[in-house]
Amino acid sequence: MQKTLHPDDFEDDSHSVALQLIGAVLLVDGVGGRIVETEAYDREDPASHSFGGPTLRNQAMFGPPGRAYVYRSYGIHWCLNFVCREQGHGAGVLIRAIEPLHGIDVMRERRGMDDVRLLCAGPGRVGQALGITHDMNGMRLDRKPFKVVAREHDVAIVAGPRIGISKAADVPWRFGVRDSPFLSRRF
DNA sequence: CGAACGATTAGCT
DNA sequence: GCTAATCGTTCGA
Repeated sequence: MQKTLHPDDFEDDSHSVALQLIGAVLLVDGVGGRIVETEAYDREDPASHSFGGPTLRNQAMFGPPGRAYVYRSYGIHWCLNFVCREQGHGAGVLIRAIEPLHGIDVMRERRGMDDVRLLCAGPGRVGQALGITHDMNGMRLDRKPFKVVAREHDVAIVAGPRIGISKAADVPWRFGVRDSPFLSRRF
């Protein structure tokens, strides 16, 4: 029995949501797979875009939960977050890696490579493989083009420090499926 | 208005 | 392991 996640399912804090999302299936226009790596960000978190309050870029993080927050990374990549916690809080979960399951040929085309392990192993790669664009910023995750299906089976989850940040680099707010070959890095 | 800086990746050593 | 690529956001003058 599949359960499609609803905005109500994103009202918890970002750490709980990040944990819940491991093993969930994410599809964008039918293309995607199983989420194997996430990171939590929060308003009181110096490494978060929402630290310091709302700005033009991060406004989606301060909107209602269960929406997408899409931002441009290093002027090159589009990265996808799920907004969570109560409206106005500025919390979100970064989708860092996916195990490709559906539309693999489409992802290969978009990424310009064949190796399935590298199609979605990293936030920028996920954005490119799933065709994430800035106009998806703020869109509901329970409506087209998105589909998020809750985890159906237990998985072994590991936690560790987040990647690529300089502030609050010590807290273990990165989560992943233990020993998955599709992680952006091993834990 | 100018300048520094990324929640990254690919490619080369 | 190291670094260039590349540009929007943010912050200080």
